[in-house]
Amino acid sequence: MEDINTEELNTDILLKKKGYKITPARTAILDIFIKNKIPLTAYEICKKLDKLKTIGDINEATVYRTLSSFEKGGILKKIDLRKDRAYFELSNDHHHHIVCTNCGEIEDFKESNEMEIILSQIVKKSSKFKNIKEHSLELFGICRACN
Amino acid sequence: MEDINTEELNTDILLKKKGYKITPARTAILDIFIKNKIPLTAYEICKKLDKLKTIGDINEATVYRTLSSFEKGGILKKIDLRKDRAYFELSNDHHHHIVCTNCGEIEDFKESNEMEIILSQIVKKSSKFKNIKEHSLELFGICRACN
DNA sequence: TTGAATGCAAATCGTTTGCATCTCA
DNA sequence: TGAGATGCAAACGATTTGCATTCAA
Repeated sequence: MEDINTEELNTDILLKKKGYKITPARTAILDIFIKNKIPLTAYEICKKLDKLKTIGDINEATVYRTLSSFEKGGILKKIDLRKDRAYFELSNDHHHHIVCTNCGEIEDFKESNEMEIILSQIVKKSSKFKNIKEHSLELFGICRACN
Repeated sequence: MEDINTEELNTDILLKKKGYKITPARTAILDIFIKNKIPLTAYEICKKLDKLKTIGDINEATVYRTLSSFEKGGILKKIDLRKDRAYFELSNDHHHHIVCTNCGEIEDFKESNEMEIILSQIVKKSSKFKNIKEHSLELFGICRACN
């Protein structure tokens, strides 16, 4: 999968690069992810789209379709934060999350280099897999503010 | 949380120990988890219950309520395997999973000891959390059989 | 021009809930 | 006996889908 550098690319160039038709919905949704560096749900995207005066209403179904299409195209990553909805974030910056099970606060963290070694050891011991493509790693606890 | 040794305990003793009323539904559901050492969905539990001649029909709502109650009581753990349903397994044996994104095959693995060190380093760097309670770690790839 | 993208409304599906009834302790 | 457990059906809520219309290329 090609590298995505969302810092330098604008939305339309990125979309074109990935082979997407450029539409107002796609541009706006991608833009939201680039500007908000936090995991977002379909619902949150909808709310943010509603507030944008620069764009007409975008249907919820379109948001879902776009998120899923972006995920398939490798632009977004779906993550499970043990909440009732699916969260998405840009897939360019590999990191994981610590989630407060009380208030929902989310903090990012970078994986240490040893993690790669640990994962490769796990796979080496596996009988059914000879390699892996992805992994989830999310931490859960009560944040300082809630404690 | 108290240790659960499902190898030595029978279902009713375990239930009593945890303060649950002993009912046919609870006994049967817990028994299924003890006998099937794999993650199971509510739907799969229902199917297995249907096949049991030793017990009358148990309603789907009861299964959901029981799973959620067992989770709250620390008997079961809910896990996310990036499928459309929630999976549950006994919480006594700490391990994680490698999931084939093609056929759904699941392999367990034990976490290495270094993982604990890595996690504590992550928390040490955190500004919002001073400790964590749980973490998810699931690996995803294509298994040998699908490759 | 044309296949893909969108809007709208209805459908889907896992899960939850209200309420009457039953059952374990 | 009484609080908690269950069955049943309806509700719920996130997500998906069919279809007619619109639009980017």
